Amino acid sequence: MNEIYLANNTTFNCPVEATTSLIGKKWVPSILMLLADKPYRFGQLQAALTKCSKKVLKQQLNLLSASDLISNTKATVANTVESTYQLTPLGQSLMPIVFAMKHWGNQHLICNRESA
Amino acid sequence: MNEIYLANNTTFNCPVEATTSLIGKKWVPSILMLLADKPYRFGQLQAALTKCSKKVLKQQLNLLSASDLISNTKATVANTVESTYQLTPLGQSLMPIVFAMKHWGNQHLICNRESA
DNA sequence: CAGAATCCTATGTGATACTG
DNA sequence: CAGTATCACATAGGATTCTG
Repeated sequence: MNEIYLANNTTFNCPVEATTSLIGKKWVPSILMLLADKPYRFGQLQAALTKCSKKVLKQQLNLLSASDLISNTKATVANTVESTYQLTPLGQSLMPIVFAMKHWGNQHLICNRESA
Repeated sequence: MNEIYLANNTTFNCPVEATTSLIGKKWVPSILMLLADKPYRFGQLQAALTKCSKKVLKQQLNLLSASDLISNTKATVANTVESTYQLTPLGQSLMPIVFAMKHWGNQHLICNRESA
């Protein structure tokens, strides 16, 4: 049987489990959704994900980078650092699945409290 | 903006996050894979998932039941209980995504230590 | 602006033993 | 056979503070 080793040195027997270990992180879907549209700077991501702390945001960006789903370029402009994140081709290859999950969630999981 | 309320009384703003909260549990993908093939009894699931404790197995089966992804029927045969689990239509509607995740994981995440 | 370091809490997961 | 109960542990996530 094949084992799957991820960049973060975790091991899985089940490919679905390995995939969810990436997508399953709390803010990763939202991050991917944003980056699917266009590259974002760190601060822009933070602004978009107001309830996500810098630590966790950076943590999950690191995971995505280590897994080669996103790439990161830094530049120094006017004495400040600009850190830009964007999807890699591998990250883009995952987006159809993320969108399928979004669609399924919207179709099947929404229940409005008023109508309940 | 829509909020998503799951059967386990958790709330999400992001449908992908809500979906992964179901698929993302450690043994859920494996359970779904098994049930996609045919109904299983509790003991059969346990035998197939040797490294999953009864407690966690039951816990995740409960989550799937509460979310209406699987159904459970019990029967008493020869003084013992037979508890059978099977996919609901809703659970089946999720399988294409699970298989897509499996496929993506196999395509992109496998790295064999020998070749590394 | 981006990020690293520290501390704290909630949750998920697991081992074991017990019950109807 | 199919659970439940209890204890213990690892990890994820968050709040706050500090740095180049």
